[in-house]
Amino acid sequence: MNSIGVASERSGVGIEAIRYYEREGVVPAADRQANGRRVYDDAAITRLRFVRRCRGLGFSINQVKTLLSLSLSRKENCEDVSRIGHKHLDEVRQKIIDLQMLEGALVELLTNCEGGEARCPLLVRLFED
Amino acid sequence: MNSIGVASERSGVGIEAIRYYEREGVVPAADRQANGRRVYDDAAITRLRFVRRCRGLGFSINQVKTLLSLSLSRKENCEDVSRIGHKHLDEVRQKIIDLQMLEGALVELLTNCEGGEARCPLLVRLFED
DNA sequence: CTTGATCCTGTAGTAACTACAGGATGCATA
DNA sequence: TATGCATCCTGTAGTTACTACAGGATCAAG
Repeated sequence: MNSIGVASERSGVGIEAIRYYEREGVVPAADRQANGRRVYDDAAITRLRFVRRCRGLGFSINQVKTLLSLSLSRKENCEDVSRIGHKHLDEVRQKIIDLQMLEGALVELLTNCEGGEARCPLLVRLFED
Repeated sequence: MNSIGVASERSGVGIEAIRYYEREGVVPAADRQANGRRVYDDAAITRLRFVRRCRGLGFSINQVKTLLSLSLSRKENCEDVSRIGHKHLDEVRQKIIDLQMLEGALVELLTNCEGGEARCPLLVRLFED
């Protein structure tokens, strides 16, 4: 079992952010030792890492909550899971497309740049109509 | 030339966010008509769209500023552009990897779910050590 | 038994918007 | 030409998602 400091280090989520996620119900409240200190097992740390990754990919806290709840749903609300899951899948795929365009543009920029060319492709051109 | 309302609609950036980006120097101040109203050309709208996409991909306002400035740099600071560009390229590629993992997990979740299986793969397992 | 690191709660500050309020201006329509 | 409704302006206040203390308890090494 890990202290909040170790959980922070291993998940990449700041200590204060971990406590914030607990307050906001993004993750379940951590168990406490007799002295009142929080303890985290590997699953809890993985969950924190999941939250961090999702936030870094531009999902809101509410979306992360939804994603976390998706796999906890039971058979009964499978239709809901399907509908919500597909919506998020669409969004994930659009983000991948956007990132791949950005990747391509950055590669071109760096190739030109390192080839000694003064003219750089404008990144903003990326998202023309 | 477009009004701020049209620019908002075409870029997907809210009117108040557009004015906020101007105040913060994320985008250059828009030209004004004689009556004081802002006007936006296609390039300005594309730039706003670029900001929105990047923000949606989890980049901070400062990172977006940096990305916008990358292609405006001159030959002299090509080394800087290269260094900064590579750092961002790494981050873009990591985000793509994360999103592809999330995509795969969502597809699996939905396949099981729609196949009538009660057991759903845990999305949080995604980011185990 | 001290001392420095780590934890606790609680509050205040910051980043990036978002939502008014109050007033001017534009533009279609009677 | 009048009117009325949409859109714009500036400015301030509120929200989300943290981040940074303050002040105090607790742990663990020496």
